[in-house]
Amino acid sequence: MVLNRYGHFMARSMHVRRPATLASLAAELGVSRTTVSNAYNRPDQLSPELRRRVLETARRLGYPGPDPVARSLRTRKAGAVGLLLTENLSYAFRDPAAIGFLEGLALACEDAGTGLLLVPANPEREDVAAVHRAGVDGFVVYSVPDDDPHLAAVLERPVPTVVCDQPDLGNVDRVGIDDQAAMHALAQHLISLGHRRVGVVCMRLARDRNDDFVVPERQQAAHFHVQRARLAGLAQAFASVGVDWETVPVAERFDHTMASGASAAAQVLERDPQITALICTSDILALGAMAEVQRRGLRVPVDITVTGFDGIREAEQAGLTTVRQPVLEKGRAAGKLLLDSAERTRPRAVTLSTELIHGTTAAPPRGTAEERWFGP
Amino acid sequence: MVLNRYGHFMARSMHVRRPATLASLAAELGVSRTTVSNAYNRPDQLSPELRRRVLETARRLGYPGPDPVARSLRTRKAGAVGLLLTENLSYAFRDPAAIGFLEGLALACEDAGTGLLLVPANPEREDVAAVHRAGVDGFVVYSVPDDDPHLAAVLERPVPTVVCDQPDLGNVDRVGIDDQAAMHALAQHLISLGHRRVGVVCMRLARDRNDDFVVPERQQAAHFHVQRARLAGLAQAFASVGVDWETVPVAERFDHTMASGASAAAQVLERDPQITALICTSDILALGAMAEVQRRGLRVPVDITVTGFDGIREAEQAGLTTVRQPVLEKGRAAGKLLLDSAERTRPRAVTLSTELIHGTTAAPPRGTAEERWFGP
DNA sequence: TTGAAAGCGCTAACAC
DNA sequence: GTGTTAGCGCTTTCAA
Repeated sequence: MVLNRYGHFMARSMHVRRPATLASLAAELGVSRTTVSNAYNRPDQLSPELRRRVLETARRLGYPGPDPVARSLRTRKAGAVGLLLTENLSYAFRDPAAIGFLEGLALACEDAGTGLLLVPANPEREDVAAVHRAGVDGFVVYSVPDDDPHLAAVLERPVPTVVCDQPDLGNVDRVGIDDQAAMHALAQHLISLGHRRVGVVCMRLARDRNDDFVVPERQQAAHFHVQRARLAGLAQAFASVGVDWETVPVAERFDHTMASGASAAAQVLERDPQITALICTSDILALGAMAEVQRRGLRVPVDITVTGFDGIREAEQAGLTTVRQPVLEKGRAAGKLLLDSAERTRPRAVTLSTELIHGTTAAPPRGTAEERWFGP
Repeated sequence: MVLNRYGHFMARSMHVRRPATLASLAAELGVSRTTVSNAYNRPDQLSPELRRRVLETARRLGYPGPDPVARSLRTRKAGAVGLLLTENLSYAFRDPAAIGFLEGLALACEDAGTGLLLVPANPEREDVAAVHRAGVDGFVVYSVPDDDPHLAAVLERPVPTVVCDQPDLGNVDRVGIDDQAAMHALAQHLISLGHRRVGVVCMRLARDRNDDFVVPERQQAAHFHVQRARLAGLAQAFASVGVDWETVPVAERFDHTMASGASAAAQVLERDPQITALICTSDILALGAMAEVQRRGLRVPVDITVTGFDGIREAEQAGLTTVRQPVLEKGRAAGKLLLDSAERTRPRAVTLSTELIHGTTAAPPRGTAEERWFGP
């Protein structure tokens, strides 16, 4: 053990602890700090011979090159963008849609040679320190509730920000899809198949846990823009064919898992066993709902129609009727937007298109007029 | 448009551009910088009343709180760990095993309130600048070849490092599994089933692309520790029952995809149609191999045995006989190791255990003695 | 081609 | 409870 210059113990056997700095190296070489700096950052600014000497002495002294943090302070560039997620950081690696988004964002960062910092913004705690601590040149905010304190903290930071799946927040760029229109189209499809009596399973609408039915006020006041918009699309479509939306059972689940989808489906089916379609606001929930429906001996789509939203691979494999949204493109667009936020003067918005996927889980309800005329 | 103090144009309509600093705020208030700093970092060090005044003035001046980079420089803490991957950053989000690792690592970071910086270390370029630029308190290195220049650059940085799936690198912590023993156990299983004539499909062994058979020297010189160890486990097991390993076809693929697994399987089967088992060094490759085998009209496991490695969910669903390794635990262990690398003085190594999964894709070869006695 | 000077914005001793 | 002093390690005009 030896003492470093701060008087702390340091272990010889571990990594050398930054013994040298650019200044000490300059002193050792008898040149100015500028010269050493140039040796690393502007090779053309000094003779090859001198540069060689600098680099060699650096190696000898164990100088690891300019300190990135000091450099960042000086240049006012961190070389990284921060990603703020609504969920626990680790959740992002469990949700296929989030993974796709991350992949796209990572692609954009990679192209720009920029790092991607996952900010540990635990939504349980109100502690936004992590946002304040993040040394980044900008933020991407992925699907957080509009009243999230972390989001507020990000918006206070003097760096460009791109929000994803958010309503217009004023001064920031955003990228997303038209959730309301997409869900409206899906609803129209079901309506044209003959469905009028339906049930809905949705993701969490706010930061508080409500694993239960949703009253209309809660639907409209939902803090998750995406969920609010999708429900609005449904409500609008069904209301336009005379369905009283207030009577439609909408079950909310806080956790975004197949198990949640299953339990919500059960809850809806118990409230109204007569429904002919179960509309879920995500594929994960829909896959869980399908499992539950089948567990009850109902056949999909003969006895009941089940639909999802997102278009994840698992849904495709299951033949789910759903809306596909370009999650990877969303991530990439967010990254691109952020990374060339150079000269713009006013916020931009990118809206990506979606596609209605006609799977095998939607069919006309049993006992439609058609069936009654022509037989089941 | 207005001019900021650097004389650059800035857009009024976009985010405010750091007009205030801690110092300017202090000046405005007529207090010292320490006091302002304390208002943010040590609330107990000043009167509530003064603190309130400070914070309020901050809001009024649009001061976003202490600059994270400057703080990092001063405190010598970045509040983030860097992750170095062998692949394109985005690849990490496509490989289930890598995703599991990331999830575990993210969990550990979250627990510690630390950020996770994905370093854009494109393996194509030799450019290690991204490693130099990363403002982090430590690195986790996930499965890179032992001659990767990025790895070398990381090891030169004066911060603690944890390597994953690497041989002993000297002064750094590491976490991994016993790939050789695990593969040896799988091989023993196949041997006990009666397999003697086998083919192998493996992932890339070095940084150069070799989508072809592997000569023994290349196997032993493989720069990817994991692949080298797995092949060694196989070679050892089969050699011990008299199989001449040099005659065993081993097909290597650079890209880690199902398509690669399929094409490698085809290559092996063409070289030696008599093999009774196709051993793959990853589940992804094995799933591709199964597809190819079935495409050729061979039944698994009746006509041919196929095995994988990793134990990803998709493999489980396919009933693959494989080795399950705790990828999430690996990530978490790496994070933990790094984050409490406080007082240790010599490198630690964590070896996690694996489990042989007896799926439905391995069976005795057709025409074993047993079958000849009792009928197929 | 090289060097001197001037900070980047902040925190931590220590003194008052 | 508050202020003074002294850097953290670097880059960047500008001048020699």
